[in-house]
Amino acid sequence: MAAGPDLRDRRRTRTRLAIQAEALRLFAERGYAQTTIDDIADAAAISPRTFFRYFPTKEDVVMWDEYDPEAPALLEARPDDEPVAESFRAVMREALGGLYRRDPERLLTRVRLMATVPELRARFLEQQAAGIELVAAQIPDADHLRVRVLGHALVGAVTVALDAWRADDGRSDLMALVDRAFAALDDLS
Amino acid sequence: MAAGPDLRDRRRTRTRLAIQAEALRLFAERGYAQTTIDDIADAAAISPRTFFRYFPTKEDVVMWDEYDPEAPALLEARPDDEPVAESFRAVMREALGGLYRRDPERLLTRVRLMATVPELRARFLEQQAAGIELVAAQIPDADHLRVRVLGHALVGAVTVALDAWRADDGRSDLMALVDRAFAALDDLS
Amino acid sequence: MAAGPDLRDRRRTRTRLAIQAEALRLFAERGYAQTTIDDIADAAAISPRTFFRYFPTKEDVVMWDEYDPEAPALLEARPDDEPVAESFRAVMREALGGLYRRDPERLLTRVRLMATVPELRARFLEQQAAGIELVAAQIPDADHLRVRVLGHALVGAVTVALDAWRADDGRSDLMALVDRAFAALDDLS
Amino acid sequence: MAAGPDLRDRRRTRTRLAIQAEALRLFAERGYAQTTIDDIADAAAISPRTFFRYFPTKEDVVMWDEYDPEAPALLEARPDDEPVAESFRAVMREALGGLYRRDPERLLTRVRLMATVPELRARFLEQQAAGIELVAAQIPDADHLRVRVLGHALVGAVTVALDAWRADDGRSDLMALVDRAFAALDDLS
DNA sequence: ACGGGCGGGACTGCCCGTTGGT
DNA sequence: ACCAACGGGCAGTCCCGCCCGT
Repeated sequence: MAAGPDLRDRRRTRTRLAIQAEALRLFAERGYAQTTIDDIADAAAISPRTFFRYFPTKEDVVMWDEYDPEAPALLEARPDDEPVAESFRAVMREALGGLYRRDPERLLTRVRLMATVPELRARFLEQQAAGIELVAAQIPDADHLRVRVLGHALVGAVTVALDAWRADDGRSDLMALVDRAFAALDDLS
Repeated sequence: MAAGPDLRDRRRTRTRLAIQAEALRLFAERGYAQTTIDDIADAAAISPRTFFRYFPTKEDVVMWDEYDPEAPALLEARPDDEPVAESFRAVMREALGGLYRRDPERLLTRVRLMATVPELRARFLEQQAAGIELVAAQIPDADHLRVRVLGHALVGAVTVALDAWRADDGRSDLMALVDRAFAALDDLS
Repeated sequence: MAAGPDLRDRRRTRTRLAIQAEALRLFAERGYAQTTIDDIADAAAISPRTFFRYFPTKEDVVMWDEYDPEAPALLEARPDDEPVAESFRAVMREALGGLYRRDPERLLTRVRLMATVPELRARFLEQQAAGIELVAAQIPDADHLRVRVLGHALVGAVTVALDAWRADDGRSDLMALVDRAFAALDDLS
Repeated sequence: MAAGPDLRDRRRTRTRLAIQAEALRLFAERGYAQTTIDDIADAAAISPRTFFRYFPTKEDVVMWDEYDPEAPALLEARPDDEPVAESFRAVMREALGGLYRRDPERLLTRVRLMATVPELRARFLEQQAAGIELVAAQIPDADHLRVRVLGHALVGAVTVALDAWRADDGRSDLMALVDRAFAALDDLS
């Protein structure tokens, strides 16, 4: 077929976004647990079977965002001589900032769900932890223990910032909160 | 009444321990996903329905330990003038140390499961985060953001220590690893 | 014990009324299916097990009313030479009228539930049918088929009246509706 | 596509019939309550999960018959100038007659269950009532109260006839009983 | 790539029987 | 006798996997 792989991917992304939009709407309206996959499929005019082709689980429809897979690339783009902690902070600011600027409402809805629904909160933290491993793996012959402790502290700061933003119903500036949280890390002792 | 609430509670705890023992055995033998609730119920000689009276979900049979509810009491027992971070470290050392000394094998099995099975890993992290909130709530008029960032960093350290211990198949000394992780935090900057 | 059977019965009736009151309140607030027996027991400050001592099933808490067992007595009290249909209408007017005057709100709530929740609607109709059998059994050497057809027509009329009353949110006069429904039966052909 | 919707429907109907046959056999052998869904699924060589795809509840396996959805069509087919009561009687005779001729044994088993098992009796009456509403809805600008009273009387007559037929163990002629019951209605006054 | 059919496992709610305590 | 807690059994729902046909 003529359609290149990029084009196909783009199409898939569009569909995913459409499904996610319907799902988030329903979740906000009547709650996560009260919304079944069938409901979502109906709203998105697809078959339940197809839902699972785009999202492996119900949870993933909340977790997923379209810039997720770009994080590793962002990390590689940082100068080699930058301290690890610095690269890390920069990447997180970029990724989060992108989502924030593009559609703060959607981000807030997702963050709300991740804060409220236990399974989603759990998945969120798990994803954060996975990010740490990803980074730790890229730093050869380092004190693994040290790098990971650092990583946890950093993603922990982001988590705290997101929670504060959500508790405020998204009225405050997310990026400012992130910066304040990072700063708190510096004078931890 | 003759059967005080303590007595009843103790009985329930014994039953819970018995069910957990069978479940952990089966999980180790054939894997978490490959073991059904019915299998566990059979092995523990109870009805599947009764399983859910003791553990709300299949995950909880791994998460639960009998000293879980004691953590808040431990925290209260610390001297008032001790710095938060210090109390925190002490409590975690005590709680973990208790489980470690009492039954290192069981702890290792549980940690292994929590590291391997995604849903359990997620639950583990979620539980850690809940602990932070619990602590943060006990510290009035503080910079909430700061306290939470600190909390995340501390439990992150414990997580890293447990991971290292497990990666080593429990051969190294868990408490030493915890101390090293805490130390790494101190010269984070 | 000194307490005569009447006294005990009275006590049981009071308890039943108290439980029913809490249950109806909860049903109205959050719906029948969304209210569990445990919820009702909590609200009524009894154990779930005790609930079942007073009401055999969850449905019965809606079905029951305190004058239920008096219907046969009312029927016996009618003059012997009165036509069956006439006795029947009189008894139904008396029984319904009693409930209506004593607590129209409660009656409306119950009727609403019986109209809305399929299982309750079914139970309601079943109860009606049981009434017919009760009557039919009291009329010896009659054409059973005829008596029963008559009975169904009569209770059908009451059902229709109750439905109309409920559809009107209890604003119209129930007894007038009952009379209109009975009248409709007379010129059925 | 090759498999038209009709074809699929037909297939589903065949499966439903097969499941129902096994279920009715088991119910007759050992009783309704004593037969579990698992028993039925085993007998029909399907999974319990699949049972619920064909029948929403255990009760429905008794209630359902393959000509159920055709009733509205039958009603529409009656001449417009026919009196309501007459159309009604004709449709009921047709529908019941069809089931009766096609498989009187099955009908008898079902009727027996509906008469004996309270939940099924209740469902039966509920279904009758739903039929009335369906008819009442088709008759515009009529005295709704009147139409419904009439409807109840008519379906009541059918109920009585079915009961008599069953009490007789299906030896008498069902259609004759139905006619007698309808006749009883005519000289009700 | 989409849809449908089917299976399986987790989990919940109703309801009942039993035991043990007042 | 009354009642509370405990345990068991079954119906029913939802998520999610697999296979097949288009």
